[in-house]
Amino acid sequence: MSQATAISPTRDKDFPEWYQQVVRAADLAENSEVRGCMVIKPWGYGIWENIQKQLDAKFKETGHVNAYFPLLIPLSYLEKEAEHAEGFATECAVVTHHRLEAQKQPDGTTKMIPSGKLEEPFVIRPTSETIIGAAFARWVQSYRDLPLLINQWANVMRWEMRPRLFLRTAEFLWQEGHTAHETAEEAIEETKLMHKVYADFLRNHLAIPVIPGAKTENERFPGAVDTYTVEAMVQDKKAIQAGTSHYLGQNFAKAANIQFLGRDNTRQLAHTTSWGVSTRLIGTLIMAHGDDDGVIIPPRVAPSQIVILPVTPKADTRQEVIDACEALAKTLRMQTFGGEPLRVHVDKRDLQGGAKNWEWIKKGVPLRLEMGPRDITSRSVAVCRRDQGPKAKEFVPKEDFLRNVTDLLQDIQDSLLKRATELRDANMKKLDTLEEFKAFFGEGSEGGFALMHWAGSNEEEDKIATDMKVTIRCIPLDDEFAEEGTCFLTGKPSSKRVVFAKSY
RNA sequence: CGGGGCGUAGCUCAGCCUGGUAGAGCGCUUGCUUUGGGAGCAAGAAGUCGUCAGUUCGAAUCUGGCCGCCCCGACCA
Repeated sequence: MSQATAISPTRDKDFPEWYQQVVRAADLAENSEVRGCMVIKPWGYGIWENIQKQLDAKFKETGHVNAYFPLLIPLSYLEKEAEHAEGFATECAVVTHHRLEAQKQPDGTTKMIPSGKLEEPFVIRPTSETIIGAAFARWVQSYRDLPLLINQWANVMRWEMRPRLFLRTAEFLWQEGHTAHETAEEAIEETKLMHKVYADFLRNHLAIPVIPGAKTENERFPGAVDTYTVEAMVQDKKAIQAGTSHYLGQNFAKAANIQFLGRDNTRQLAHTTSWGVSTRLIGTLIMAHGDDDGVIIPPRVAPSQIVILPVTPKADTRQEVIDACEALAKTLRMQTFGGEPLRVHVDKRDLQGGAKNWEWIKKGVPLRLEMGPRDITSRSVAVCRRDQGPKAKEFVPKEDFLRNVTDLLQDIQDSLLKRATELRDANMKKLDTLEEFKAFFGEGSEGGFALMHWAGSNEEEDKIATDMKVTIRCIPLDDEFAEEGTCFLTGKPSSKRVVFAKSY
C-alpha cells in the first residue's frame, strides 16, 4: 500500500483539517474528556520541555528568577483594575465551593453535591498580574528592592468559546514574567528586552522569523500602556501572535498598591511589566514548518534529534545490528548541539521497517539513521533528513557522519528558517491603495501580510476588522518599515508602514 | 450566546427512511509467509448502539425530554 502523502487532506486542500491531522499523526496531543482542555502527549510535551529549558536559560541570563504563585485569585483582586478585569471577564472559570457532599440516590448510586459555599469566590487565573501584584506590594518597600525580576512557569485558564489544540485551549501552559521597576524608562527597557528575547528565540530556536512590533490601542493587553508582539506568518499566510511583552505603566502598581520610598524620600508607585509565551508556540511551529507528511521539528527543540532505525532482515544478525545501533547512539550522545547533549533514540520495537520509518517522518524527527548488516560491514549509515523528501536517503561513512552530525543538524535548522523566511517574504507586500488592499484580502486571493501606511482611528481600524476580518498585527519597530507616505484609508500623512493580516 | 450537524468496537463510520437479538475499514492479539521499507494470508479479542422515558409482542431503528461533543459566527495567547 502506498499513499501520496502521509497526511490527508494536504495543506492546499484544507489547512485547518491538515493541522488537526498532523497533531494526531505526530502524536503530539489529543482532546481530553474535559471540553477545551488537551492532553499533551510525550512527544508534544518533549517539545515544550525543550522550549522551557532554553527560554528559562535566557530569562536567567537576563537576571530573572523563578517563583510560583497561587492558581486561585480572589475575585476582589480582579476588581481592582477595571480595564484588565473587563478584558478577561467573559472567559473566567470561577470556584464557588470548597467541598462535596455524598448523596445516596434511590437507585443506589452516589451523587456528589457541591457544598461549603465560599464567602468570596476565586477565579482560576487567566493571567497573574493581580495576584503577583499583591505579592509585589508586600515585597517592595524601598527603591533598593527594585528592580524585581520574577518569572513563573504555570498553567492558566481562559474559557475559550472555540478551542483548538495548542492554538487556543481553555487551559494552557505558559510562562509569565512580572517585573517592577523604579522608573518608566527602566520598565520600558525591560519590556523591549524581553520582546527581543522572544524574537531571538523564535528565530534561532524555533526557526521562525518574526516581525517585532507594537500593538495598536485596539489590540493591546487589557490594562497595558504598551504591548509589544512578535508576529509570525504560517503556511496559510495568516499571522499568529507568538509572544507578547507589556509595559503596564503604573496601572497595576496603582491597583495593587506597589509603592516604595524613592531616592528623594518620597513615596512612589512602581512601573511594572509582564511578558509571556505559551504552548501556542507548538501550534505555531507545526503550522510554520509542517508538510504533507507531518510535522517537522527544528533540531534545537526536537525531543529526539536523531532516531536510529535498526534494519534487521535476519534473526541471526538482529542482536548484532541492535548492538551496533546502541553503540552509535552512545557515541553520538557524547556530542553537543546548541550546548546540550545530542538527543538520540534507538527504535528497537519489533515492527516493520517501513511502518517505523513513516511514524518518525510524521513525528518530524530531524534526522533518521538506518543501520543494517550491510552498513556494519561497510562502516556506513543511511541518513535521511526530514527537511528533504521521505525517499531521500544518503549512505555515508560512519566516521564522516559522526564528524559532521552537528553541522548537519545546524543545516536543517537553517534550512527551516530559510524556508519560513522565503514563505513570509513572498507573501508580504507593500500596498498603497484601498483597492489593492481589498484585492489582497478579498475572496479567492492568497492573502498574507500587507504593509500599509496607516493613520486611521480606532473606529476605522475596527471597521476593517469587522468588514474584512483583517487586523493590524503590529506597528513594526525595525527601520526598514519607516518611510514617508499617506494612509491608504484616510489619506493622512504617515511615517511608517504597519502590518495588516488575517490572524489566528 | 445565535445558526447547523452528530452521539453505534480503541479510531473513522455504515445500518435508522421501510422496527425482528450488531456491521465494515483501520488499529489490536496469535500463527504462517514476507523483509533496506507505510506487506500478504488465516484465525481471534473487542460494542448495556449517549441517557431517561414513551409507543410496540419486539426499538440502534419510531416519538419526546435530558446530557455531551463537533462545525460556522461573536471573544481570544
